[in-house]
Amino acid sequence: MKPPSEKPRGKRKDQPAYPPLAPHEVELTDFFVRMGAILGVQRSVAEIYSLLYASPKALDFDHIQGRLDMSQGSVSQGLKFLRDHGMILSIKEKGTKRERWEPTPSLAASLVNILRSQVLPTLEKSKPSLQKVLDSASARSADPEVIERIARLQRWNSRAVELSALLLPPPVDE
Amino acid sequence: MKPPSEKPRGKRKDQPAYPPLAPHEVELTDFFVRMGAILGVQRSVAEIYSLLYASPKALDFDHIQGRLDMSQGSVSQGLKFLRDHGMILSIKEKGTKRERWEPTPSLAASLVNILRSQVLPTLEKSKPSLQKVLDSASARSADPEVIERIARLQRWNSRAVELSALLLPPPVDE
DNA sequence: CGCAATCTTCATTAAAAATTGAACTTAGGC
DNA sequence: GCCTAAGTTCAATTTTTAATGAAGATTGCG
Repeated sequence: MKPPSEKPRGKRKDQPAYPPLAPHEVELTDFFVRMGAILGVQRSVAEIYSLLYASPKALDFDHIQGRLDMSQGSVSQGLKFLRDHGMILSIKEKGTKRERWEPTPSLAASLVNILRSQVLPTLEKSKPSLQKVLDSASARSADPEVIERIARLQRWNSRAVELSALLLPPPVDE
Repeated sequence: MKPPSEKPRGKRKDQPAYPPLAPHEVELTDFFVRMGAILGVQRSVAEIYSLLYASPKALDFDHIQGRLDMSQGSVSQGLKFLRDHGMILSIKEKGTKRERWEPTPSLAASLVNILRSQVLPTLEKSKPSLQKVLDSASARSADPEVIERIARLQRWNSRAVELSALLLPPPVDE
């Protein structure tokens, strides 16, 4: 009964009306959202990436905000995440203040960046903890089977760190 | 100032008092919780697994509940998850009603099980969606670059499904 | 069978995570 | 150098996810 009077998110003045997502765009967004969930990437970030991915030309801040009907804060944070992980590039035409964004050519490289930032720190942080646990177990003369389990865990962790560092070399920029 | 009067979780009658986790147990739990977070496994599940992992003998329901000071519901659901993913085994001594639990020997196999159950379904579900998006793009004569991007996504997805199915073959049990 | 003891289910509650929006900072044009 | 458009930050709010616990189902033993 109520007319679908959507309340648009806080816009800047003089902003054009942006159309809502078309069905095929929604479907692609769902895909990116699902994949993002596996990687621990939040919905709004996946939505922004999807929009840029399906767009033939680079889009600016207001365009993204308008089409996704999303707050300024979320757009800003989302673009920051995507930038920080090398997933989007800024197209800066001279004579214009606004930045415009497009996905980086290599999605594979982008995924690697996300994995590195999420997984590697965790693995590395675990190294000293496991060492401590193992030392403590030895000191207490814990059950040999338990000691062996923890030692195995530690070897695993070390190898995972090495392997990840190999597979996910840090970027050379900066 | 307040005395540390812990309220123990709803226990069964006649339950012994279980001691809280020792520092080394807490440290190991933190490790499993962090690793679990990467894989999307909830805290309570990681806690239970950690406790079993560091225990020289199999533990029963009440023991787990008592030492972790956790609700019956969480213990039940946690054990279900661990069982369903082949991460723990039941030691059933005859002449006793209670089941007792210990970790399965292969943590590697357990991890594979988790990955299969979390990642593969998502990849598979995406196949038809991507096909639809691609068809739609072709039908609309969308920008060639965009069509190429989506086609690439689809090839990726297909290969990921094949690869995962290969690396993560379904278990033969049941 | 029947009756506990043991475990499961699921609606409710609590905790954690993501999003919003308004105040604030920064950067360019004039 | 000011002024304004553009973007950022973060406390407050909303949404999502996990944990609780009481009622219900199951199981095995007498």
